[in-house]
Amino acid sequence: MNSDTRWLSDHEQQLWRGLRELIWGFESAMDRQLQRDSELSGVEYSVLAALSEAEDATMRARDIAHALDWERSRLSHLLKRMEARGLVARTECPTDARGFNISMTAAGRTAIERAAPGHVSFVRENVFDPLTPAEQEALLSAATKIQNSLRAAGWWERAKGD
Amino acid sequence: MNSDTRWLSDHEQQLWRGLRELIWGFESAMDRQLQRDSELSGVEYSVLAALSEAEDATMRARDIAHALDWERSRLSHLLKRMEARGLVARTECPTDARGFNISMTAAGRTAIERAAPGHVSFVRENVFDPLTPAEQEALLSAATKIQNSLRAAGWWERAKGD
DNA sequence: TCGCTTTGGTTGACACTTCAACCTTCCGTG
DNA sequence: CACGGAAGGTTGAAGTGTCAACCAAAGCGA
Repeated sequence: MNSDTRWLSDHEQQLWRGLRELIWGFESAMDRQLQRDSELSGVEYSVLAALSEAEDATMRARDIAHALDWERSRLSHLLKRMEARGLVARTECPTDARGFNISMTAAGRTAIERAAPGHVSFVRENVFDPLTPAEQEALLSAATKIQNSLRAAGWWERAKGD
Repeated sequence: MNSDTRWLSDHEQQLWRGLRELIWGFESAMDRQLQRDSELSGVEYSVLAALSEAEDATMRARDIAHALDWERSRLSHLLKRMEARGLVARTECPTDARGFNISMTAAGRTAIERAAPGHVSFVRENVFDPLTPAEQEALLSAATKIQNSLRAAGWWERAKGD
């Protein structure tokens, strides 16, 4: 933080650049694929994917938010749009009058079932196929270590509100 | 794409999940750090960093856009805001009447010089320190291969309009 | 030089995320 | 029970990104 900052060497800059490009580019590439091959955005896909793994395709809103590590308001806005498009339905929660149960509609299931094959192929072709099993392990290991470091330093969690 | 999709195995899902979390979480962690330790957002930092490496701290707008791989309009909007905040200045381009030269102001330089040490420390502590040199190489190699695959499949470039 | 295409850049509408404020309900404690 | 805080969710405003339309200048071939 002070004047004796250890700047990055050329070689380190190269790694940093590669990683940054991947991080910035991968998500938008994925979004492009989804948007082209289906009528779902990446975030909508995430929500439907979470729902599809749940009992009865139904989840409490807060559990979705927690599973995706999202802010409550972000989810709330998105659910409103998705409800308007008929992808999910909202019912009151019998055990907690504050909460809501969000469930996937038939249209929602149709949409994700149509999107899933292309999405999975995208991931397989661009993450698994280009890497050997050993490289895959190395990638997972590195990603995990970086994430752990961020967690330990307190950078992973949001400031405070949610 | 068709019915014989090769779905992901449990183990593959684990890798995919880890990678996704890193991709989604890293950028926001970085933004949090910048926002906390400086008065710059991540994108503003990128622009100033690009400028600071240029001759005279001045670049054509299109060159910035190209260096960051951004859309023209995104850059245009951001520059308008940054100009309003006094971080950059805009002058007409002598050799091309359509273009503009964007240069970093004194305030812009102050801002990035204040932000840089913390940012570099963040990268060093969370990317380099947690990984052995071999792991760093493996990460770069994997990132490069994934990126190449995306490029080859045409997912890297934006649709058409820039 | 004329006309056509490309390039550089801006703009406005719309989509999405964040932030702070707010309301209601739940829960623990005195 | 009462009350004070925590949890679940919504809302509106502001910030940021995308998309398509647009304009002016540049480049280029006939």
